[in-house]
Amino acid sequence: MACIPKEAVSRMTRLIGDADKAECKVNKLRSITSKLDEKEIEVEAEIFKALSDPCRLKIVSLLREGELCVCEIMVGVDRPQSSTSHHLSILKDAGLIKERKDGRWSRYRLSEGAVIDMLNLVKLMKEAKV
Amino acid sequence: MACIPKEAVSRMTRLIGDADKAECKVNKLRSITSKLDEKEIEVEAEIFKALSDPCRLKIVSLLREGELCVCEIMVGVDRPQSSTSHHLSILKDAGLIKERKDGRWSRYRLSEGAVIDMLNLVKLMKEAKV
DNA sequence: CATCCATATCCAGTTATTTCGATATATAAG
DNA sequence: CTTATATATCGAAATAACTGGATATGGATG
Repeated sequence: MACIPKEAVSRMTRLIGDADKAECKVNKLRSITSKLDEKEIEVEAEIFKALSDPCRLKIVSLLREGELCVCEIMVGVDRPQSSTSHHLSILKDAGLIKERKDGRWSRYRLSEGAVIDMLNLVKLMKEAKV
Repeated sequence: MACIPKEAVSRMTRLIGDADKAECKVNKLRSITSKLDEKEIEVEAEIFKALSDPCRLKIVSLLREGELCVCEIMVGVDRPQSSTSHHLSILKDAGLIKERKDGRWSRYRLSEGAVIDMLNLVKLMKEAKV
């Protein structure tokens, strides 16, 4: 336990008024998060993190036009080579783009799976339907 | 210019073979990113960043069940109060959740706009359709 | 095999993020 | 108005991420 759950549970009892109902709610809340697959969540977080940088979002926009090699992407995002390469590797590690070696050139394209992954992630939020 | 574009452009000329075609491609690539709204991209990046943390993804899962107050979320994610509160403020700043003050309690829920925003962001990737 | 070149990787400096205890704020209740 | 309580904010330490120059790698070319 990372927090002091006793403290939080007593707050919940005050909030709800009834100790039994509070206990029940505690169990319910914990069952929600304990059912989540920790590994899965980390993969999802990694995908979102890959998209959490302006430069990388620009790269994704560029790749919507089709396959491009690093020197072309450098021009598009106006960044030095090492920086561009670094961002590409983050997108690749997250599975959002694919690399194809072509002689001394590396050509990158959006990965087909990326779209599906993103839609799956967002489906969760859509179902929440506030 | 952040990079040395002359270097990248000469690489592109070698890649493409024809100097005029390379020049044309440079212009095309630059027009793609220059058409992007810098502010808009930062907002998108902020939304993705808000979702790039396992604890915050758990909070989103919890809130799919409906409105919860901080002490309940603490229990759900098993984190101390200050940490939970901090993550909630990041999600709130990104517009993904809404806060409602209720006496000394703060109740949080998923924001309706969040789903739409996420779908818009993902639409871009979907259109890429590799 | 020597050289050139495109890209990846390394490294160091800087900045941002996470974490959690301590404190501040604000509401409620006595 | 004093106390208790729920949450936000602060502060400082630890960790992670970004940046860009320098170097390594590996393919191409002569």
